Amino acid sequence: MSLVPVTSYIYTPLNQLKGGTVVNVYGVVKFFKPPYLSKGTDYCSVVTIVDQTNVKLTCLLFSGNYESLPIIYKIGDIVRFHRLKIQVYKNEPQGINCAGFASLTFEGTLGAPVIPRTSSKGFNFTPADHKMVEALRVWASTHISPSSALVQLCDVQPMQYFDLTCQLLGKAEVDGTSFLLKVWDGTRTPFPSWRVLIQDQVLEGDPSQIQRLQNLTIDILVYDNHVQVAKYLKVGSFLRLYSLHTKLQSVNSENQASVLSLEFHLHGGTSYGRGIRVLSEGNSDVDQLKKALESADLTASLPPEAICQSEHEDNLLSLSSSGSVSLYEVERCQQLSATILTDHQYLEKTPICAILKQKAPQRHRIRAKLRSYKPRRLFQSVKLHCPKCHSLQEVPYEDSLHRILQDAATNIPDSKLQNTSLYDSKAWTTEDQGGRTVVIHFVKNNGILPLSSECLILIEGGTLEEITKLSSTFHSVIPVKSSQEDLEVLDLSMPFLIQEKAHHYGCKQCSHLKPIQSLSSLAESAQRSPSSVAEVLGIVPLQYVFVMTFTLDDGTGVLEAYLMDSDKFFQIPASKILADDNLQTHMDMIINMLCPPGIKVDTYPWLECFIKSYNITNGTEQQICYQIFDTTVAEDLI
DNA sequence: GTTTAGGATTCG
Repeated sequence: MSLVPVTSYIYTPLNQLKGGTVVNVYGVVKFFKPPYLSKGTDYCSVVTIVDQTNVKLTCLLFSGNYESLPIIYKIGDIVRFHRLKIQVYKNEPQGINCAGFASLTFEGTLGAPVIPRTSSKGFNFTPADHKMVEALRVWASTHISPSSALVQLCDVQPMQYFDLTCQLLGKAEVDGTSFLLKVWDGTRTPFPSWRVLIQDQVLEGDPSQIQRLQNLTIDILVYDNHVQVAKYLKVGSFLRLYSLHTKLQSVNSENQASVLSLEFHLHGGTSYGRGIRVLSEGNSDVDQLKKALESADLTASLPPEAICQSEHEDNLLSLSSSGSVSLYEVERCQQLSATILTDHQYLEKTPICAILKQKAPQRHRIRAKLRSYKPRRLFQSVKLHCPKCHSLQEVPYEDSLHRILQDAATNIPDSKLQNTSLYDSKAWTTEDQGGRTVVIHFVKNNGILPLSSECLILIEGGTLEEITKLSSTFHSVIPVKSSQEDLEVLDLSMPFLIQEKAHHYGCKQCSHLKPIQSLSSLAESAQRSPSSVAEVLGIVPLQYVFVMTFTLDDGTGVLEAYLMDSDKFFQIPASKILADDNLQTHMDMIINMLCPPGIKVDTYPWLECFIKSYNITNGTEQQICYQIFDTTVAEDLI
């Protein structure tokens, strides 16, 4: 007598689905919402699967019976759906369960035992099914991003969404819209958990156990639709909480010191699969959890000690001595920063909330997100800075340059100042512009005129257009006017030197102008260097800088820090950007990367910054300000 | 017998 399969099931690849059919499919879970009570009469679970055809299918599964929905624990699990109806929604195939729907779920890990999870009684499972599961595991291992490794409490950081596998130690009703869960996973958070205030008598669970494990226990508040689920959870059960949200808070304790604590929220709704699921025994993640609970470092249950940043900056590090991983160690291994420090890498990071409580001057290393920046327009952020008197001024508009040159053109060029040992001169008189005279003086090297591309010229009576044009032919242009004894540079509201498109300005306050003949003391090579020209002419050159205010947020607090940078931070010279469209585009790309428009702050990249604090006095008010320095945009981002 | 939801973080 031989056994013959009762039915032979045909499985339709996900790229061959047709609306209006009922099919059997296999797939790897790419997304899922654990079963939750819908607004109708049933439980609902949304499951998106993908197979070797790389085609996705989102399935809507409803059932009045919670157990009959697929028992999916995590992304990467493999499912088999029987009798799934295919319909078309928004021009895409969509799966929905129909009469007779049944499912099997398997772990997606390569090499794990192939044991189906299901509530179906007499399900059919053949060697062909076994092969199917293994084939999908192999395919998924190279085509699906590996199901995020188990995040333990010692790994969590502020401002994070993650799935937590844990054991329930206690629960308590807080109010109508929120419910408290006390859980542990055997590891210790890098910051102490917040403690949610409840009335003692409403806490369900073993008080002595909760007391004994208090430093390994976290408080989670679940809201709205999750309250009902939480109410019926059994203390001692193993849970997975999906899309749990962390927030680091600074709270003032009785002695006014700032205390950091980590909050855990399971917000209302089911977005991103937010929800709670009880894990069954025999699940490999439960086995792993049990091991962690057994080997938990109970000696880490030291007397409750809050971490006081304002008093002991080093206290954060004391956590690592307890055997759990410090926040810093965790972060170091996590995503790279969009900026890097050019020095001081040895310095430990300080949370912003702690920095805000400290006196100035200080230096700190922070890791934060660029919530916003000012000014929003690039050209508004470029300023001229005097390294001597530290004054900042606006870059003059072209209009004002026109006006200065127009004024200067009314000055009659003195023919006595033409053709000297320093330069050869050539004069023109315009016919149609009221007899304006333009004189160009070609500066010689050792009595010889250099090639035009290497030649410094002086110009009298030129317009901005003419100067701009000449600057593309000649190496450098100095606008001048005739004076009593010698030629002299114009008002320092005008660039003292123009090289191609670069305008070099001098500080009006710090410069003590010298006659143009002083250029004769310049060596040939120094003749074309702006700093050398400035020096012999008694000019203190101004530096182009980006001046911006960054609003930095690390989840513990928000800090406004100035950036004043010539070329180090963005690795773009502020001196060239106003005249270079490509650099402007590049700059926009960098700033949009650091502070991406249209997405949530949580998804912004991290910025590792070095900041210094300093005091400023405004009348009688003293204020602490912060400035970014020794920080640069990471090489691979530029 | 029909509806639920139709992935796309809260704002406590």
